[in-house]
Parts: sequence; structure tokens; C-alpha cells
Amino acid sequence: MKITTWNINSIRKRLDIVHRVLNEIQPDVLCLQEIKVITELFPYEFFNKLGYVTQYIKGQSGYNGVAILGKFGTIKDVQEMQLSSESRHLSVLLSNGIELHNFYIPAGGDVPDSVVNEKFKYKLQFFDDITAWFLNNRTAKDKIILVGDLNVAPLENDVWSHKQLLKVVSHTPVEIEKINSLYKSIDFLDAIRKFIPPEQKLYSWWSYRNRDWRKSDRGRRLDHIWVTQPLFPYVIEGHIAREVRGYLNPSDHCPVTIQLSKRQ
DNA sequence: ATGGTTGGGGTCCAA
Repeated sequence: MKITTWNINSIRKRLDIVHRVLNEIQPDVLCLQEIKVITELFPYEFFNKLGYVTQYIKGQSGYNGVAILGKFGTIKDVQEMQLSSESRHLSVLLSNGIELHNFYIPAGGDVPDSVVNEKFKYKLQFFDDITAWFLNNRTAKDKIILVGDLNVAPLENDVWSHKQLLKVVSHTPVEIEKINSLYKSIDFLDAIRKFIPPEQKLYSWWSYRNRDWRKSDRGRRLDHIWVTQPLFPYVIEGHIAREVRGYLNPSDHCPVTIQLSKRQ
């Protein structure tokens, strides 16, 4: 089973690139963030035609919005966490018994200071809330996959310059502390770094505000796939499709994919 | 230190 997560930055602007990427990767389940559309206007028929007939959408006007799309028979049920008024989470129970959580963590604004920046405060609070939820409602023995745009690059080689980004939102010590608390809550393991070791630079996002993203290569790894310990041995592939950033009319994020062996 | 680009909804805010 293949699972892909992708911050799409407006689903309606990306139908061509989504079509191309789904043909190339062929995931069984696709988790999207920042669909930037109300639930009623999601392109349901577009995904139906591509075989993604199970569709759970939590939309919002203008901002945010998440979706989980599955091929026939992959998804049993859906849930959502009541976290805030914003559309930032959906989870499903997969047919193989695994629980899959899709998050769009708040970006947090420009100034990394909770006193002067409400958005940064909200981001840290959001991490506290979901960490508490996993501590109170799940254990390390459960089969859980957590994916999404977590808007934090925790490792030194998850950013183009550790030193230059220490005071930049997404790589500050306080954010890294928060993402690590979530990571440790039920002993998640990083399914992507299983295949690309922490000594290697690895990014999933490149700003639009660079003349040549490939040349400057000032990326960050903001998009993640974590699994609990019982699933870790069965993750047989992990990949960030970096080349997608260079496709026509791209999102600023790239799709991130894992493959699980048939039996868990 | 600053500005660079994109998207949505409506002539500005968020990323």
C-alpha cells in the first residue's frame, strides 16, 4: 500500500499536476493539505475518474482545508479532531486496520515570538493540543500513521542552513521542541529518514520567492510521514518527489510517499 | 536588512 501526502496550495489550480503525479506515483491513498476550497466545490468528479472513489473533504473558504482520497476498498471510516474552527485535520481508519491522520499545522506567521505574534502562539498551542490528544487517546502499540504539512523542519539537514534559520519560523528551537514532543508522544518514527539518513540534506518545500528554486536550493523539509513502532519494519519505501517542484504551475510543496508491505 | 511569488476573494491577507 502506498500513501502520499502533499500540500497542494489550492486544489482547483493543480488539477493538471495532480493528474500527472497520480499517474506517476499511483498511491492507494492521497492526503492533501491547503486545498483552499469549500467542501461543496471540491473536484469530486475529477478524483472519481482517476479511481479515488472514497473521498473525505474538510474544506474552508480561502484558507487551509484538508482531504483524504482513497482507491476503492482502501478506507473504512473517517473521523476528525475538534481542534479549532479551522480545517486542519482529518483521520481515517484504513481497511487494513491502520489509523491514518492528516494534519495541516499552522504556519505561524513571520515573527517567532508568541507575545507579539498570535499566529506563532496558535502554532505552538496546536502542537500542544494534538500531542495531548495522542497521549490521552492512543498508545505506542497502536498502528498509526501521521502525515501532513507540519510546518516545522526539525533536523539540521532538513533546512538549507541550520545556522541561518535558527531564528526563522519553521526551524526555531521552541518549534523543534514542540514537534519532538508530538513525535515522542506515542513513539512515532520518521518513515522518510529511514531511507534518506539524517546526514543528508532533504527538503519537501521551496519558496516561490526565489528566481530559481533549483539553483538556490534553499529548501526545507516541512512535510512528514511518521509511523508507530509496530508499523516501522513494514515501511519498505520512502520518497520525496523533488522533481514535481519543477513541473508546470507547481505547488511550493512536493509529494511525500511511503510504501507499506502487504502484511503488517 | 530587504524583497522576492503565489493563491483566494474581492481591491488585502496568508503563506
